[in-house]
Formats: sequence, C-alpha cells, structure tokens
Amino acid sequence: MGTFTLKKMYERKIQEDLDCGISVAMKVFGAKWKPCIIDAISRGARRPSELHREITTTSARVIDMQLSELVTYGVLSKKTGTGFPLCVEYSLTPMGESILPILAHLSAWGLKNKEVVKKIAQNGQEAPAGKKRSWNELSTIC
Amino acid sequence: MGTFTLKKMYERKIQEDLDCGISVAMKVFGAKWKPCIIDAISRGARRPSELHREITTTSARVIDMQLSELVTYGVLSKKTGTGFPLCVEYSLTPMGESILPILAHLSAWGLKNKEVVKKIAQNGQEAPAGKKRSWNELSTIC
DNA sequence: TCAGGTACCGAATAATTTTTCGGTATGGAT
DNA sequence: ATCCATACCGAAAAATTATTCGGTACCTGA
Repeated sequence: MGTFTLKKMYERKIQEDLDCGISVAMKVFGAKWKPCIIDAISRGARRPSELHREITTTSARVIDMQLSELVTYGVLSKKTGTGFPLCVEYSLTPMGESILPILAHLSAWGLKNKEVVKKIAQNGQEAPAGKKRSWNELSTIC
Repeated sequence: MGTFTLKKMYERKIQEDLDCGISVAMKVFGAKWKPCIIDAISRGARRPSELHREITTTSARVIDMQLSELVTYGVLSKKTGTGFPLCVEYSLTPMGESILPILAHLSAWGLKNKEVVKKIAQNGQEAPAGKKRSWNELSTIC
C-alpha cells in the first residue's frame, strides 16, 4: 500500500536509434558520472553516503539521479534497509558486471592517449576551422 | 602563404578531468555521430560525399564538424586533392584503428541488451522517481 | 520536542552538444 | 557568364544533460 507519483521523464524531440548497439550502450552507461559510479561500486562502495564521500567532484543530487537511472536500466540493484539510520545498498547486477571490462578498455585507451589529447585540447582550437583554403594540406591524392 | 582565421573553440565553464582515461576516450570519440563516422570509414567510405550519402540520419554539416574534430585529435588523417572535382579523403590513423575494437565491444554489449533497454525506455518513466517511500522495496538488509 | 544522520526528490537554471540555415570557394562543362 | 558537384564554414537556434538550490521523510537519542 503506498502513495506514489511517477515523474514523467524528459521527452525527447529527436528519436534515438535503439537498434544501434552503440547508442544503447551510451544510453545506459554513457552519461558523465555513470562510469565513475559503476567503478566505485565495483570497488566496494555500496551506500549512497559512501559514494558521496568518494566522488566529491559532483553533487550528491547528481549521484542520486544517476543511481536511480542505473537501477532502472538494470545495471544496479538496490536494497533498502528499514533500520536506523536509513541504509541503502546498491550493487552491480550481472548486466552491470558485464560493463566492467568495457570500462576497463575505455580507461586503458584513454590513459594511453591522454598526453596527446591534453596537448591538443589545451591548444585552444578544437578544430582548425575558419581556415580559408590555400596552402597544401598534406600530400596530394585523387 | 594563406589568409586564415582560427575560430576559437567553445570555452568550457566546467573543467574536465583529462587524467581520467574514460573522460579522455569520451572526449575523443564519444560524441553522437563519431562512432558512426569511424565505423563507416573503417568499412571503406573515405570521401565526405560518400559519408554524407551513407549517413543520412544527420546533416552534412554535422558530419563535417565531427570529421574535423577527429582529424584534430589524430583519429583521422586527411588528404586533399587539387584535381577536379574537389576530392578529399579521410582515413584512420593507427590511433583511430585502435578505437575499432572498443567500438566493437560497445556495439556487442548494446546489441545483447537492446531489447531490455528498449522495453524500459519506452515505459516512459526514465526513473522510478517521485515515489514516496512506503512498501518494501526488495529484501531487507543492513 | 528537537537536532542529526541518512536517503531522496522537484523545479529552475546553467552548461554543453547538436542541428539548422544560409552562405563561400574551386574548376570544368555548357 | 552560369551551372554543377565537391568541400567547407559561421552563427544562431534548438535539444539535451548537468548542476544548483531548497526542500521532505524516517528514526533515534538527547
């Protein structure tokens, strides 16, 4: 028996293609803090308060929101205690566990390339845009 | 000798952490259409016009922008022809090639889970939010 | 009864990314 | 001189995501 209300989710204007595997993956764990949260949980942080303490680069609210989305998509499961103080534990489902190796690959790739990327990023020009065609770009083909 | 101007890139207000491998990876190939473009190129599409024809779900402008970012970050290399008609070819650099297995993993994961995700996504409530605590959520712990 | 720790939530706002629109430039063919 | 296909680009608008702010609720011990 419970009163409840369902908040309607943000309604996209542009449809996404959930037949594309990459879109699906990105939807489920591609948000800014989700990999971070999944990682922390895989390393043993289970309670929201622990996560809040561990991840200080964003607010508690943000973590809470992402946690609940991860539960919705079946990446995490949630157990609620009734004792005192309130206690909730999140843990990875098998589906969640299956994400870990992918995150490991992403992380390895990023670490391997981070110096180059950093250098380019700090150059301040994302794209060599605005250049008006003139000198030879590289070798000539075609 | 060439006239040119550099368009300044979007200046972030919130700093990103480029020591985190996952952030780096996401920055380089995590944008909406980049995986798609990388994939198309890996399958043999080299010229912008081919890509435009192959990827019809977004505009040419979008593809062009992503292409130039991918070049900037060293994922693609660009060769410009001087003949007629104008001809440009993009190809994967070794760094670009090294992304392919990761995309394959992401894609495989997504395809394996897409039915579940689709079902949940179309349920219309992203998060089971708004629920006011009352019945037992799951088993009790703590 | 009140403070204190835990777990949440909604609505507004800000930041970021994506998309649209309307251009420029090149060189050959007509 | 105009038209075509190719390859680009800037600026504004729209869409999406992330963040901030100010709450509620539960239980217990002081």
